[in-house]
Amino acid sequence: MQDHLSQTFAALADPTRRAMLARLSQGEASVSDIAKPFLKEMTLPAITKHLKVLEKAGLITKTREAQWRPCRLNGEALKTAADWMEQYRVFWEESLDRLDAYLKTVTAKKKPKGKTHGRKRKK
Amino acid sequence: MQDHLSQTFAALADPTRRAMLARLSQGEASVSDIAKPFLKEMTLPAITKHLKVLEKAGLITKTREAQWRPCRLNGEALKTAADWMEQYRVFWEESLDRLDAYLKTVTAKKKPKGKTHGRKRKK
DNA sequence: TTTATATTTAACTAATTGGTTAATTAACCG
DNA sequence: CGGTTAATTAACCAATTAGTTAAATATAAA
Repeated sequence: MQDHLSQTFAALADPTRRAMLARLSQGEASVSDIAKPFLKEMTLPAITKHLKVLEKAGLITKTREAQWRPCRLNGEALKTAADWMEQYRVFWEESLDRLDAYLKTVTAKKKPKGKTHGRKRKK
Repeated sequence: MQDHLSQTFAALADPTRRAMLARLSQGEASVSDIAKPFLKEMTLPAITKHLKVLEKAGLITKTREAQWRPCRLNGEALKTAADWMEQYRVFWEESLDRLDAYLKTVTAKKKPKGKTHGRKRKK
């Protein structure tokens, strides 16, 4: 995986991993704590791998406590992703203006669909 | 790809596709318009595929205009992802509190690292 | 030292992804 | 019609991903 942002989004593109983050948002948990809800669906090595993906993306940190590996959520990494999204906020908040504009073009053109209406020539 | 949110994050986990969204944030563009900056790095069919990924994730919509396929950004899909992130905002905004708490535990335990300190037994 | 618990690593596999080239479809233009 | 531009589809391939089972490592406890 090339850049950091791609790595973060890729890590988030899996429901198991998002559920793990949700669990960690309630507080620190060991690998087996985190694993418990998923052990009907997958084995422990699969869990380890998911956690590794989250760790490499910087979304969690793993420490050592005897034979346990307590994991914690790391908000910072999520912030980078959130910051990227922020630039598009206007595109989902403008919905009313956009709908308005759209309706205007529709009623204006009426779009008969089989006609030549010579738009957008070459450049 | 299972759920919608995973599909959206997966679509965002690629710098080419994010660049395409950036381009579309400046306004509608045809496939070849969008392709232009990438044609040194990849071929047109690759572009088509990337656009298909974005389209399936609902991030863009493609229409028909003569032999062109104008694409537009669809803010809605980004909103679902942004809404998901929103629940974690507290984890990157609390940084000061968290640092404070962390420093407190560090100074309290002093952590000599070779010692038995019998924490976290079974349950 | 043996045993038990927690977690990881290794080796393998099936499915998906991101790209390619070559051929095909769609729509316009002279 | 025949040619040109725009875009997609098909067939293929290499790399990555998400899972598996079996073996290994780390730490504590008896």
